[in-house]
Amino acid sequence: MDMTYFNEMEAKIPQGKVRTRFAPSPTGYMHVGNLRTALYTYLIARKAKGTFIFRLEDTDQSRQVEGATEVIFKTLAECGLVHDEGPDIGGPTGPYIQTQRRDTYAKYAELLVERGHAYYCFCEKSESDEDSGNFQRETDPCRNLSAEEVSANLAAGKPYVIRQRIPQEGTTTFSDASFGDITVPNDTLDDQVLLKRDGLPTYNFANVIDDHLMGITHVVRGTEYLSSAPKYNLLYEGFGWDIPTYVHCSPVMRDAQHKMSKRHGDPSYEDLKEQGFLTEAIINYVALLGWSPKGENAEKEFFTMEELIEAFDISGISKSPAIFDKEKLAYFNGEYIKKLDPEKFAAMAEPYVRQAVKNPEISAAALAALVQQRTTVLTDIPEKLDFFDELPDYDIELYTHKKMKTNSENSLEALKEVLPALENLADWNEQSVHDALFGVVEKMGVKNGIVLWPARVAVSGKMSTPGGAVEICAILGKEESLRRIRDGIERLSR
RNA sequence: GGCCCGUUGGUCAAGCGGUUAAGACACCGCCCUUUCACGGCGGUAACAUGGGUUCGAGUCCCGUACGGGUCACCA
Repeated sequence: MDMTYFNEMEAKIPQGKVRTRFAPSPTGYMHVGNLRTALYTYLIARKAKGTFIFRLEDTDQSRQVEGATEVIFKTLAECGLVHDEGPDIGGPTGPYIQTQRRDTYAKYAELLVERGHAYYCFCEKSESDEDSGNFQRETDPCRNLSAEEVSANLAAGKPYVIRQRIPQEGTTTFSDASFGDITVPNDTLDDQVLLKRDGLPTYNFANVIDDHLMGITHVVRGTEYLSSAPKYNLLYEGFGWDIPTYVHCSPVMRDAQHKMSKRHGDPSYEDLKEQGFLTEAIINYVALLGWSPKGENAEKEFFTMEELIEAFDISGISKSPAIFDKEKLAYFNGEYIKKLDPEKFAAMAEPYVRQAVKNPEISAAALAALVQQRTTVLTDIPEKLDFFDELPDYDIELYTHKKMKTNSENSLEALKEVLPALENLADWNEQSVHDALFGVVEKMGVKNGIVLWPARVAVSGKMSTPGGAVEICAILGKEESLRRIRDGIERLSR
């Protein structure tokens, strides 16, 4: 066999650097598990000052999903998981789309046949799925075809697949960075198809070829591939190649027995964004879902991407599945929002603020300031502010508050004092309103709540609001505030 | 069913032969407070199970149970 092609391919493989790859198939969306895998893959590369590669695994022609690739790219970009090589930017080991590497796989499959670790199989493809699962290598007529028979079949143009020739006896051991050594009996492995009838490789084969030719040093993937890993080893050994480090990650679960899935409506990255979660919070939460930092970072909760790169270590990856907990994500989100620069938050919150408050007289920034410390997800914002545009039709029961020691009688009294105090204000701002209201408190010689609770209820018509009477009045403006207080007095007087 | 993997509070998890078994979310209580939040303090709550090994086991070994993965010309 002429080896020049293979020698040329081998010569292109970068040496001596950590190289990892994220290799999705364009069949779905970026669910949280995918995102986590991509993140870990990225972190391993960056931590080692290595290279992060994007490869598209599109060998299943029947399962392509329109637009899936774009969603994946967009998600990675937004999350800051920028790749150094990939279909969009090229690189030394391209192409990075598997359907564009078709010839390579076929050549390597033939090489493996030549080396005795694979064989042509001319068996008819079974129509029913049940049958295709029943392949028995002991009885497969093609496994031991003579070279002459193979050539004859090939010459006759008989369709074929190429299958891996797995030893019938003995065991195979492979090593995983988080699961350790795993040994399996060879007779439980099957002669998997390497090259399909359509000439395209199967996932398992394409992976091995590409990972090798792209110089991948750490293969990060889900545990659903754990049981095919021994076959990978046999493939690497068959070619005489170095075996990369495997890092298998347990799945992100929806509940104790189900993986997150689109089918069950579990959120993708984009869905989470839509639900009001911040990218940084999502990344931070996802990083900690199935991985925990060690050493000085052991109790650290909040990580920037840079800090993650610094702290990440394969040994901290958990072996057991982790259930996705949106409540905890919400906690992270809230913390990120609280720490946000107020201007940044105002910009981010504006669309949500404006969903509830259309009145252009009211400053969106002021409202944003009111809710920033009380927001966990952006989508909570509108319902917190809905009373600004219009006073809800509330029940005077709201004026009765046990802890504040208020009831409809003393509330009415208080409001009757509040009204003139505010009417007389020349300047209308937080400070002046504050002074006026506390002036009433002093004048009446009561506890703050006796005045401030009814005032807040009157101007908001709600049981609870972001901010108190002072903040709300300041934003509402004099005219509207007074109108609402008169309205309150009227309600209480009926 | 065969093979493989996993199992610490409701959830995420630390722990890698000797600990009062961390921490976080959630939950509960108290404090702060003009509401709700925020913040502070405190609390409830866990080593699946049975055998070994050992002076000593959440940590090591074996079995069992439960859960998951895989056994495709899908990835």
